[in-house]
Amino acid sequence: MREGPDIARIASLVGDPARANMLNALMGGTALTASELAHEAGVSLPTASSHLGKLMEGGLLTVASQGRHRYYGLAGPQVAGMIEAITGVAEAVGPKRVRPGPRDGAMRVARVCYDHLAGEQAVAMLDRLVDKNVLVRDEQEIRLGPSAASHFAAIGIDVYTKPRRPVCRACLDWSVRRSHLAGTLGAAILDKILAEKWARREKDSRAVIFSPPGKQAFERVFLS
Amino acid sequence: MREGPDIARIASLVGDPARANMLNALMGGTALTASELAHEAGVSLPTASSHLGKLMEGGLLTVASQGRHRYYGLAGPQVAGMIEAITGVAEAVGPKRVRPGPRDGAMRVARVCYDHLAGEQAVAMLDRLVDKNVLVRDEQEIRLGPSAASHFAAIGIDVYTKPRRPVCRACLDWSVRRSHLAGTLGAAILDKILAEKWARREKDSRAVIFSPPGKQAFERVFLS
DNA sequence: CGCATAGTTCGTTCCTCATCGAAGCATTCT
DNA sequence: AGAATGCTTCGATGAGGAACGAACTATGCG
Repeated sequence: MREGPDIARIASLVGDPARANMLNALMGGTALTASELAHEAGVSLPTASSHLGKLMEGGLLTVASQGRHRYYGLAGPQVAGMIEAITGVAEAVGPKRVRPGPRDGAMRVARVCYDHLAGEQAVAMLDRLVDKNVLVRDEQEIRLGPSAASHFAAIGIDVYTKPRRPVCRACLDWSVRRSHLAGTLGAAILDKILAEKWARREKDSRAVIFSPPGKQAFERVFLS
Repeated sequence: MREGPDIARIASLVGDPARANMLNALMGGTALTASELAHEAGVSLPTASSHLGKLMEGGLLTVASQGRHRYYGLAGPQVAGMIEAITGVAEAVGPKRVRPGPRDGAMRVARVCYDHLAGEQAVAMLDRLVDKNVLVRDEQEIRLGPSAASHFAAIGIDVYTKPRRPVCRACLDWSVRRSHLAGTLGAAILDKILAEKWARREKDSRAVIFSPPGKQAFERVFLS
């Protein structure tokens, strides 16, 4: 009967399948319109609107009106982290290993996790960066190694303009069950991958598809 | 309409107030009986039993039968981490700053967070350990400093018998909004505090109450 | 100005699920 | 053995809330 913060309220917001699908879709990091989210969740527009209202009221979402469109996005990294934590538990307890369909396959290889890269490619990249001593891993944590600044500067990423978020953070990959790189550095790397057109976002999915030359370039820079 | 792991299923388990209260109570780290959890959640025994069945089926709880008692506990650190993540969001979005009652006050000072110490005391302790360079903090992450082994050996804690869990982890404190020390080291320190009888667990609460001499001893060892 | 598109609000229907009392097992105490 | 305690199962009740169609508001296009 004790009362801390109202955890049930937040959890029940995520606990509805339609809302969970919406939040999952927004884990892609890009804001989406109400119609897109309705389609994503498989419900009618009015229903979606109602759900979005509740998520807004619960503080999990932000909205930006542009003309007649309303773009909904996750309220912040803390919310994204919560979703990831829940996803991790769901993955761990639910051995629902049923169908690793084609789209699922692409998701396993590389996908967007809020603002950084996840999947096998991302895990391999982190492993390699640790091997090369560019990053240093202490158990579950990651920090910059001595050569980090020069290494990332060479590919146009500045690791020393530090905003409020940590530069590197470990994020547990739900498909590989090992850590990949999150934080501002992880976000910067994903930005570069997309900016260089090494890979493109799969439409309506978190999957990230590398082009053959893009994959080569990525491997040369991060996996060599 | 995409399908990853069934996040809604897990979230909806936490999304019921009665179940949320039970999980919250179990964040104290000690296993509780069905009756205790029923009282904790403010529901009848049959209702509690039903909830416990669902939490078990969802894989969030483990149970140990001892005679006619059944002790329920959290299924593991991953589940505890998820609860903390949800609590963090709930705390952040819910400015329900209403009544910091007496018990709440004690909770802010020191409480148990699954298996380690949280609250103002815990945050102060981590700060001091970082100041003394016993631990090193990189942004949100924590690792052992050079003097860590000898420092903790002197007070009877071995940091080098490493189990599967990380030795030190940062855990965001929902009351202070800054990190405290989790991981096996955090757990070992809480064990010592209770073993030395510097503090006792408040009955039916996560609060940890230091005795006056215990507080002195704690401050001498960890805050000096 | 109309017409089309994007979203929200309203009212209704329907179903899930939380709840409790009573009864049923299991274990321990005397 | 009988009684008491701890917990689960069963059945009935009731409320919250998810869903959609229809109507309403707002923005953009011709």
